[in-house]
Amino acid sequence: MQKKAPKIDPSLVADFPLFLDMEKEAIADILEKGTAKHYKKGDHFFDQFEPATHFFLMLDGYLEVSKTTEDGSQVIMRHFGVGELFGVAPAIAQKNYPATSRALVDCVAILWDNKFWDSFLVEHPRFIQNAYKSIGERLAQSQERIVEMSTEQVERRVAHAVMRLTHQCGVKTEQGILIDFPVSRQDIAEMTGTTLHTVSRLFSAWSSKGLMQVGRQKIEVLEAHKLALLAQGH
Amino acid sequence: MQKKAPKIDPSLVADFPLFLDMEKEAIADILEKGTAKHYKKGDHFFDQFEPATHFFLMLDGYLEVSKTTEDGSQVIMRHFGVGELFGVAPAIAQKNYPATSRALVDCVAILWDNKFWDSFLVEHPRFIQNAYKSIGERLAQSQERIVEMSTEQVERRVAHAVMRLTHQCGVKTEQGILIDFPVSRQDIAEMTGTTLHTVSRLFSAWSSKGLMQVGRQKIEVLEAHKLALLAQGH
DNA sequence: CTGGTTATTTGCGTTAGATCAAACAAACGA
DNA sequence: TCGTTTGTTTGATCTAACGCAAATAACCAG
Repeated sequence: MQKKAPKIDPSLVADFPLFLDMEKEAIADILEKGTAKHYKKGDHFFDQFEPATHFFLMLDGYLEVSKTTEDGSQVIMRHFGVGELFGVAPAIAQKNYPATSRALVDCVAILWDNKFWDSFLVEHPRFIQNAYKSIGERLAQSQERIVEMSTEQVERRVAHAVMRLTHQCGVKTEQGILIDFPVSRQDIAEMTGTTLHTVSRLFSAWSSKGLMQVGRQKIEVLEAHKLALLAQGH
Repeated sequence: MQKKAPKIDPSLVADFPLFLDMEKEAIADILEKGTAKHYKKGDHFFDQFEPATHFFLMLDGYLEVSKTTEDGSQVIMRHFGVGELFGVAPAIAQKNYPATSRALVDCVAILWDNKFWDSFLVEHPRFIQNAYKSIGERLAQSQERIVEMSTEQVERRVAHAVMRLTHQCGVKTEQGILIDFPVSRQDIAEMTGTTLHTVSRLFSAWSSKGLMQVGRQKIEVLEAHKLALLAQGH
């Protein structure tokens, strides 16, 4: 399922916001204490309710974090890409992982035993500070999403979700911006609290307006600014 | 609008989870660096978008934190009561307050200049650790609410909201549990992403079933158990 | 006490979006 | 290559909940 990857060169990660304003030696020390691993597409980094033992940094690839309810419906909480810290249970004193995280493509991640959180707090406070900054942004984004779910109707929510995907996980092509991993209509539905049918209808409408180009598990945004207008409710 | 309150006795706050496992002297030191203030019902502790200058601890009373959208709709994010830290922008490296907080009754709160966050980090790491634990719980609750908004229909969401209020802000009476501050149907609507009309209809139905007793800006839950079943979808 | 303001209730028509159903299309494995 | 699986589209209902409207009820200020 996973195999050890070679030692990570600090210079490869030094420009991550997570390592902002840190010395190369400090970065090297942090990296040495973690373990780099490969994950195949579909592998789980961790599962909901499982005791939290490690925290992770994505070096290559994309993952989704999702929660499953008692009655079996899934909600995709967010996506993570290169340079992002995830599974940070110790940062917020959580004993168990609150969600499941799954590799969307083949990935490389570095993981640390939880105990290093507290030791980094002392030895590399700047690292912890940078980490909390990104955790804070996530909290703010969660609250934004609550507002969105409470006040906006489906079309705007879906437009927002697609826009977020293009920003976080998009790659430029000749024609527009392509989401860098397979996304189904069902996935979009689970990100926005609607059904795959409604998403499909919206995508059909949008692509016939030339706003985007869709395929099987493929989304390519052609006119991002028009999508942004939709997301703002026009 | 606000006036200084007398010095706070450490023993009054020593049993707050925030001060768990801390020495009396340490608590006294922290308290000394803050300023206690009275807030009248309706006063704002801080406003959305305003530069964040202080963080707060509620000593007496209740407040609500809400966000307003561009098109003017309000969403109540959460309520805080005695012993809870709020407005913790520096903890998560936020320059501005992401929401507005308003006193629901006359309150007493202690506030600290942001700069003390970093100094407490060094001088009283246990305090900061306790604080992050509660921030982590809030993040988890936010995510739970996203799941709720994505998958549950209105009746369950409203039942959940009322239950949360009884747990966080309820006082026992002879007949049941009373929410300890004025709550309108509109408020419940803003907590659940629905309209005051729908809330009113639900409350009518529930109180005619003897589940609760409602009045003008008053909610008293009589059969919490049955409400919990509704919240779980029965 | 009285008039005005604010909160609540309830009925009724409308609709966004879910649900149900069926056909279609792309990928995949044997 | 063909059959199966998985994802997508689109049409046809159906309904939860909204929006509107109007009546009532509680509170407040002068």
